Amino acid sequence: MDKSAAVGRELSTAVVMFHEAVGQKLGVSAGDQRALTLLRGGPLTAGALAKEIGLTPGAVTGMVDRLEGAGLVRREPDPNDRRRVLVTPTTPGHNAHSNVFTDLSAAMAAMMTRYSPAEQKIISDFVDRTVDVLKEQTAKLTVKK
Amino acid sequence: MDKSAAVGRELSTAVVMFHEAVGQKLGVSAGDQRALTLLRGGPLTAGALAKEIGLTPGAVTGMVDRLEGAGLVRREPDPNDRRRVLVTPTTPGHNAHSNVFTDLSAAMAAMMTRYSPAEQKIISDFVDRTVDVLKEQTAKLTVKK
DNA sequence: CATTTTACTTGAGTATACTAAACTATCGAG
DNA sequence: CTCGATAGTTTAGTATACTCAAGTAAAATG
Repeated sequence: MDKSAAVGRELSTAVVMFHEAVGQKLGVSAGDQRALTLLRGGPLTAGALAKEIGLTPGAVTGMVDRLEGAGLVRREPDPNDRRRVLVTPTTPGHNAHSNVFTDLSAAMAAMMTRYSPAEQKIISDFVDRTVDVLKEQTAKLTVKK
Repeated sequence: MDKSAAVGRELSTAVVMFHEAVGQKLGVSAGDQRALTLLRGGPLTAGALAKEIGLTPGAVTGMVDRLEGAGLVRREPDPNDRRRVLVTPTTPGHNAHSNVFTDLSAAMAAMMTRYSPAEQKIISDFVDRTVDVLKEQTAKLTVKK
């Protein structure tokens, strides 16, 4: 049965296309979006960001400049270490990037009302497992380089 | 309830990270991957590819050069019109890009065995609807520019 | 304190992928 | 068969985002 494979490809294509559209709309490159995604977990120092993304510190400075210029993040001093710069996403209310994803979330939530609580539980379980599989496969790719 | 939102973001992040890992592993840029994705539907002429991706013909020539160099596509003459070049993905057996997605599909299929046929039906339905939502949101973004 | 290390920025040089426009080959219409 | 239109390539110029190395400021070490 190859149906699940086809469906999976369709889903991943749709997700990637959505991200591309978001990036184009906001004038933010794919790489910059990756940084935004990481920052959704909370503020990071410029150095931590560099390590996560695999760029040199100099490149990160430029990237944060761009994101700051687009109003998507702020630079804030680290109160505990004045050498550091904390890169923090701007508040959701003023952050177009978050807003786009909020729209998506709303549409998804509306769609989910079609399902009974029991069905929603199955779906949620499935999504969790899918995320695990994707992370696993991603790890396999990055390690085996 | 914001659970579905968080779950959706996690899923989209996981998908995007996977694609990035694939690209890095194969030495193929995100844009080039988009072309590969389009070509999974079958061969396209260079011009059609240009229109789909929104690039100039010259840019597509370079892109196809790269993909051909990586062994992911072939240029073939169109028998009906010798001006045209059909860009065709190489056979799955020799196509590392497809293989990566095959691995993912296999893992997904294995994971799906956890669910009963009835549950699988619900999940499949959900994925279909999710794809629709994503396409809808993508369209909204690209139009409203 | 003086010295070394760490965090980030700056600036010069470079690689990549794009556009625009000229060029070649082929097709289709009159 | 000739002429304009179409498909793709080529070339020159450009924008972008990167690396590497030097520079500045602050913290940690001894």
